[in-house]
Amino acid sequence: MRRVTMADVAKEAGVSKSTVSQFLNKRYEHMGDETKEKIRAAIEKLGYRPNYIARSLKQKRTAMIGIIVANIMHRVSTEISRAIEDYCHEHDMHAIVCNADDDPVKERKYIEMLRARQVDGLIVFPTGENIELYKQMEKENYPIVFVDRKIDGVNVNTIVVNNKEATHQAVSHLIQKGHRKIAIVTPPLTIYPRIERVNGYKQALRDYSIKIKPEYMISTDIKNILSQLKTVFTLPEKPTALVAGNDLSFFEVMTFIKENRVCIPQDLAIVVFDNIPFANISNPTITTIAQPAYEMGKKAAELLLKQINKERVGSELYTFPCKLIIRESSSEKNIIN
Amino acid sequence: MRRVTMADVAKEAGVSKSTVSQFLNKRYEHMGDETKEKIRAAIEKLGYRPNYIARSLKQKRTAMIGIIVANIMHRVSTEISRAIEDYCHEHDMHAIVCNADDDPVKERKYIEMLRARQVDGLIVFPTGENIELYKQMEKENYPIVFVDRKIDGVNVNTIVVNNKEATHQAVSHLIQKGHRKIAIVTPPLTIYPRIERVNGYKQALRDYSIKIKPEYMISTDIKNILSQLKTVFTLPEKPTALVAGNDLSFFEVMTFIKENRVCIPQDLAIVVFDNIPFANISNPTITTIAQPAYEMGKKAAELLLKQINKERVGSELYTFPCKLIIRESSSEKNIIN
DNA sequence: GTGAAAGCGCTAACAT
DNA sequence: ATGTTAGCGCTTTCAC
Repeated sequence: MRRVTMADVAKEAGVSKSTVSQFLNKRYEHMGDETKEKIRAAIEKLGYRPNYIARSLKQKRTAMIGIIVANIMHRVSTEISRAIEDYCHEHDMHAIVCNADDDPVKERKYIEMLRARQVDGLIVFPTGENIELYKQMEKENYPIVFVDRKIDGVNVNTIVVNNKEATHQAVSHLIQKGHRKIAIVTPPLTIYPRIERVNGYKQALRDYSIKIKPEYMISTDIKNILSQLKTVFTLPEKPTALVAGNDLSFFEVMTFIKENRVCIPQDLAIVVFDNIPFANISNPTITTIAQPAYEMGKKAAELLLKQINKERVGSELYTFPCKLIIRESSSEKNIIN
Repeated sequence: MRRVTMADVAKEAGVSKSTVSQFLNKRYEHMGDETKEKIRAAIEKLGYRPNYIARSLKQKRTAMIGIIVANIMHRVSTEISRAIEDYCHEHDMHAIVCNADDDPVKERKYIEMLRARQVDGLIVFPTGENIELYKQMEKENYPIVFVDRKIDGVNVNTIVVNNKEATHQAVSHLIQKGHRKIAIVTPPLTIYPRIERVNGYKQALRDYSIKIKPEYMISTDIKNILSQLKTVFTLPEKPTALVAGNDLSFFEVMTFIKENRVCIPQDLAIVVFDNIPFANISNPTITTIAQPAYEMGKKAAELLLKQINKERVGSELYTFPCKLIIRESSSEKNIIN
């Protein structure tokens, strides 16, 4: 039972392949109604399904894009990916998502893999370590958009959030609520967004003339966070508020809180930089700095498709504002547990 | 600047296309060392990247599979998809994920789309409404695996969980803790797993000779759940325990709880059928019936790849057991809030 | 050991 | 209004 091809349809309908091709591509300008009907019937009878691979080979476009996420464990990455996929589907494109797992080697492998598959463009949450590869794509004018991290020296459209300002705003809010001893917990300061978040934190303290205490600043691998938290909370001056630099750090903080029976928010106020699902319906009540994932993803996809369609190129930096979502338990005490 | 093709490499290296092809496919059995080196150098010099689309056309395989998820809003669907993708990547395959959004029309569209793209096989969380299409694929012997829902009359390898038994176990547990007034909330009973969950609930009540009260059983569209919950909780005999049939129902329940200041678990014990992220670190403390998403995804992928490689076919039903994860707050009172 | 040639299923000039 | 033809970039017999 051989695969049904366009030639079979053509023969069945008594026309040529090109006519069938016209039909399939809905170019029926000069096509007889009966011809149309014959082709339609032949397709139906044979159960013909077009082969997009063959078409792609000829047309040199696959209607697929690749998304390379630095680390899919971050909630916001999956949210942005989803937004990109949705936008793509609306425009008859498909997306292949790959997880670089914060590994530049994997990132490179996936970029090459996806390009070998002839994806029409790439949206990358860059690890930042493959500068030469990025530059090469830029030089080739290959359609690409960066998300989450700006890479210096690579001129590519880039989507980021206002990490510094948003953190500044959140810390200022804590200070205005009376907090003076504010800790911050992040993964290692190896990438730009994390550095900016810490910078925003420091700036806010400075603006209120509060001394920056290095012992309140934890920046270490996820697996070490728990032990360092223990150290901080045995200091004579325990923090009364804490900023988690991203969701993964937050989970460590939560584990610490649960294990050590810290009361939220009486003993400790918490602000998290990242989208925490169900933060609004769950306790402890935590304030979050939400990234506009949907808008970011949509913009990234939009820019990429424009590049693919040669409508524009450019290499601008698009900075999206985060939203501080303040949740304070106030009157909710003793409702839950 | 034309794209570099294999012919260019061949010319540059002073060999023929077929030799280059051999080289790329690592078939160097009878290949001179100097030939190898010449080709390697030419590839490097020209920056050649193979075109997998052309290869796919010739080989009639794309090393891609499609995943069609009934509704990506369910946490467990994304977990299973992730597991499938991981398994695929380990086997040099890629996956394209599509969200049917519980819409049979979209499901059909995606199935046809993915097959036109020549994916080597499909993993489908079936809506259940495209029986003819499923049967056709079965007849064509097209590699396919169903996940989450068994479709009667379609003989395809299928991965499900023990919905009925797991719910039975959870409800039994509630009864053993002294509950007699147990409600259940699910989306409409249109698909098999939901029906089975309700059946497990009923069976458990029967086993303990507890009367089944229709007024405790809410099965309605997500958007109506809230209002029906209000009705239930104004009954003279309020439930003391509640089973949420899936994660989306649970979120509605949580909203209700928050709005109406119901105390968990004093006023109401809650069990959720589904994987709720952070259930372990968050309050209120809820018991969950966890589906083994990783194992399910892995098995689905494994079965599909075997079909693709013609190692086996079969159309078995694989039932995975869920795990009841009991979380009771006990001594944790007043630690949080 | 390496090359020549045919062909995968489709599209797009160009002819008619 | 439809047909002819020449590829797209690769793999794969089968010769040499």
